[in-house]
Amino acid sequence: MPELPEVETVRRGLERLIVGKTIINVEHDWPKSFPNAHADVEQFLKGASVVSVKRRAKVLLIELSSSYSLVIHLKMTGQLVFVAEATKETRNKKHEIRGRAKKETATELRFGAGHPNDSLVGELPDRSTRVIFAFSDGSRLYFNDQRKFGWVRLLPTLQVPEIDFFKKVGPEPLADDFTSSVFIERVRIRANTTIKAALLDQTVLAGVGNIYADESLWGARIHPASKVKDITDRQLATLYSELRYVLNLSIEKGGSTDRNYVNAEGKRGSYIDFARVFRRERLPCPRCNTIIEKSKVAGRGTHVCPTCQIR
DNA sequence: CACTTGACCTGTCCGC
DNA sequence: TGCGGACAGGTCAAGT
Repeated sequence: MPELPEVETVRRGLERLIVGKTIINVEHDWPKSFPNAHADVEQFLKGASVVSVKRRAKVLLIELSSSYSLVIHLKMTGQLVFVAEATKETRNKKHEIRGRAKKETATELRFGAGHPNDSLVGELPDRSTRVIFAFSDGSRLYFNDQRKFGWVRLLPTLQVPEIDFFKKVGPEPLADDFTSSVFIERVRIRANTTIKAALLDQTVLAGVGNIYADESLWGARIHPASKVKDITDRQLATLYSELRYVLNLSIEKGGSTDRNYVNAEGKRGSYIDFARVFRRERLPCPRCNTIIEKSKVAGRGTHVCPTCQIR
């Protein structure tokens, strides 16, 4: 789920909440979520403190004092939620649940019982919790991921730029030097595909996903299924402005919560309330009142105003 | 090579 | 109420 604005929102929250804290322990239930958790964890994670929290594309980089970094991708359903400390009430409730002869899930066995009525941001850990980082002051950072697509890796900070994804990922669309002409040049790398596929291609540019592809294309009145080679430079220049507009607006609104996304404090973002086409199928286009249609482009659910957005 | 499609997972919703 | 199928914000590997 999380695209650039959501990951940036989490980054800003974590920067405020965990920089300077010391990690004293880590628990993880699903090997794929934290594939290289072994000897390095003992030596370079436990006892290390958080130096900075950065973002590149949709990836979070938590730099540690040990010269290692935690590299985290939330993929579709990942969350990073900081909890200052377990309340007395929480501990009692957990004890109560554990005390009963309640059927426990595998996660509950590993992490201790979660609350049975967890809402979007309920008591943690819950059954989607994959990794727990414990800090020396009693606070914790939970990596939750319902679909298990996301991952956390511990790497030497100097090796981070060498991972395959970073070697081929495109430029940051909100960087000062990402001009309209750079955008046009990048998008035209994929001349023979659809504009939506080009925007979603992380090697073309970084951080755009399904929401902001649809929203920016609506803003620029370009049909997502249009071939890049059939789109004029003038149209692409408009798309550039619209893309930067929706990304900045969404960061201002704390991102989009369509299903699972929450920020570092477990709170929803509100961009979806400002969306013009995304998830608005069968509703009127805010520009021309035509009913918005949903179809499939580039293998993804795609929202279009059939009047404003001509192929 | 350029581009498209499935797979990775769990959960939810919708129609029968 | 149950059950099968489609679908969900991302990225790879495998296919055409």
